[in-house]
Amino acid sequence: MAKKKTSIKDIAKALGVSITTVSFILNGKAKEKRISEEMTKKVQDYIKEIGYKPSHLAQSLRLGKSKVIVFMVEDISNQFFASIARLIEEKAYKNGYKIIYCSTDNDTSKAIELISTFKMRSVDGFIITPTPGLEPTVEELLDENLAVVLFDRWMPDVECSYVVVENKSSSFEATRHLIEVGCRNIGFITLESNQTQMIDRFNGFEQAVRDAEVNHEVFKVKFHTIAEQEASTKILEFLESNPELDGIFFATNYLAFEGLQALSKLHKNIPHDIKVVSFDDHYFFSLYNPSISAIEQPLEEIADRLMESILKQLDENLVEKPVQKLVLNNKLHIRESSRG
Amino acid sequence: MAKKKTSIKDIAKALGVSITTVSFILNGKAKEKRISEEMTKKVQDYIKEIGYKPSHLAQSLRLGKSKVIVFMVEDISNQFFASIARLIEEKAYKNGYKIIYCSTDNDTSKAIELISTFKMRSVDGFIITPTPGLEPTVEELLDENLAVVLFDRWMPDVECSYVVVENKSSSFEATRHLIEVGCRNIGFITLESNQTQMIDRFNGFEQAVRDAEVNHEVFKVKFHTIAEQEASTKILEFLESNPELDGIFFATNYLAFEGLQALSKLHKNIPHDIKVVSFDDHYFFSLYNPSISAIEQPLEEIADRLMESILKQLDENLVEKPVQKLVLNNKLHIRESSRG
DNA sequence: TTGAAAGCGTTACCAT
DNA sequence: ATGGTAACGCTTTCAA
Repeated sequence: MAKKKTSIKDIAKALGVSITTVSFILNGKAKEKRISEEMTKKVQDYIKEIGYKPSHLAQSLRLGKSKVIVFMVEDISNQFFASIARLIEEKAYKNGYKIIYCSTDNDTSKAIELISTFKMRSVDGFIITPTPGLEPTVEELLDENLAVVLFDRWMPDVECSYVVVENKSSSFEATRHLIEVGCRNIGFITLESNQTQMIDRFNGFEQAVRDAEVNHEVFKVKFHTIAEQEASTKILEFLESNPELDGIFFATNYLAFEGLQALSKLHKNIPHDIKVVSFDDHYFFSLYNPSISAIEQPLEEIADRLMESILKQLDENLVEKPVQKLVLNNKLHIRESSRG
Repeated sequence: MAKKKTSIKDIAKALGVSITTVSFILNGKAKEKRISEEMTKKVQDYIKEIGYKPSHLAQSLRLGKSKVIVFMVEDISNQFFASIARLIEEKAYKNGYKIIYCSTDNDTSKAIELISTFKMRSVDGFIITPTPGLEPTVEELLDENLAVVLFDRWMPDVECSYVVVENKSSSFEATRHLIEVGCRNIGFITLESNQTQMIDRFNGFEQAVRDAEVNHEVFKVKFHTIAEQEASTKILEFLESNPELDGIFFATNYLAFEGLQALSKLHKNIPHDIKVVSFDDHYFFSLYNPSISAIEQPLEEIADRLMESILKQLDENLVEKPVQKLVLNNKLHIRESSRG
């Protein structure tokens, strides 16, 4: 039925005033432009009466900014990313921004394509978990003066804002913990990845085992979604063929889920036979029996800083876009799975 | 540096042709408009050379459609919604649509406000898990000829497309299952909610216990996020004060998580002391020890049908927007938690 | 204190 | 076969 999109023009006509006047009032510039009280009131009342909403599209076109931020992650269904999504949504909407999400599956060509299609939508900013090799594309974004902030991992060679966590020292701490509770043959299960977050987690682990001169075994699986069974099988095989392991450090929580399943199949008793710690805490780790020790990333703070950084870059008053590089601290939760 | 936003006008000027010509070629109407091969090629080459991308904003303004679909759910960080998000994203992007998400927290005024701000962005469609009392707002959307499809729950009084699951019969089946494995005092833990999905789940449960003349106890907790501790405490109290229960049916998976924690605190042995089934399967249910029986919703099919319905409504060739009402089947997974 | 008009980047009708 | 131009809905400068 109602196909009528009332525009500012209709309002002007209906009230017998000019478009300009309406626009000024709409934008709260009535005072500034010294428009009479009665005029202001008349227009405002009418606007409220017919429930007029200005077209954001037209505004965007005119002003060159769309008030849209892209949230580009590895996989939006991953609990970590979904949680961040929820938190940044809150702050974005509060500041008049909307969020478009997309998942890259850590596939660079997909990421490049996505970014390209977003550019033609004139989005204002990007929050990105970069895929390997995305450097040139991010630099391009920066050159075009768009707001961008990376998270979870960063790019050593690109001068771009980021919010990451202390991967290395947390890994070190967790590994030390395993050693302290008596582990002497520690396995590290991680992803085949050259990205900063994984490298750092590995380095932290390695330094701890090296320092303590403890045996260790590293196992890398290909990037995969939790739905794919292949990785689970591989982990099972690894665990099976390394029966001497008395401690395991999982580099991500879904690797831990897969590993726990494998350990259960092998009838390993946690923590008696083998102790377990995982990177990236999860609701289920406290629920699991035994509860699983894990390194918790400060989700809320990550989200806060991410939006803070983006909003600061989007702030028109600031001439120079500030490059903020933040490394946040994690918290190791020691639970039953690694009790001595 | 590069602040130049090349427009169609620049291209026309650079090539010494008219804007119209460029536009036609851009839109693949070269043939139709009988533009010469060489002209077409010249323009296309130039476009490729400078890497020109048309402004989607301007196109949207002109064409009155933004190619954006809103995905409005209760909480995007909830695994169920996050998974659907991932699946619809795939299909949306493939069809040239982007997805903006937002969470309502099941708060109607928040939902109304969100919808209102989206309207001024001229989004094309809405995929919504409606909050209670959202009927008038949804009807308004429909009146304005926007594409909308509800999911997870629906509105009996509104003639709107939806994709939901068979809540009642699945609940019935799961409850029957508990009875068959010997439960005679069954608890039903659900949310205080008048929405269709919860009502149906309750009805299925009730019919099963009534039919079999089995004792039962219903407990309702307020809507909450999993982070809030209050509900957990309440569930613990309920379980504690009803020691005779030998079976529990949780109406959602996060209620089950909270309940499992409570049962663990009470040192109840599952399935020996009490058997457990939950609505809405979760990766963690198979991982838990004992594994938890659960009703799995067909996520992929839900997502497929949702997009199918939206895209059909968005199809310009179809004059009448078809109203599709779909009820999909679930699958009960019987696991250790309810073995006889 | 208010209004006219240019312009944001497109599309598509109507000319030529 | 190609080009001119109005219109989409808005903001903002300049003029009155």
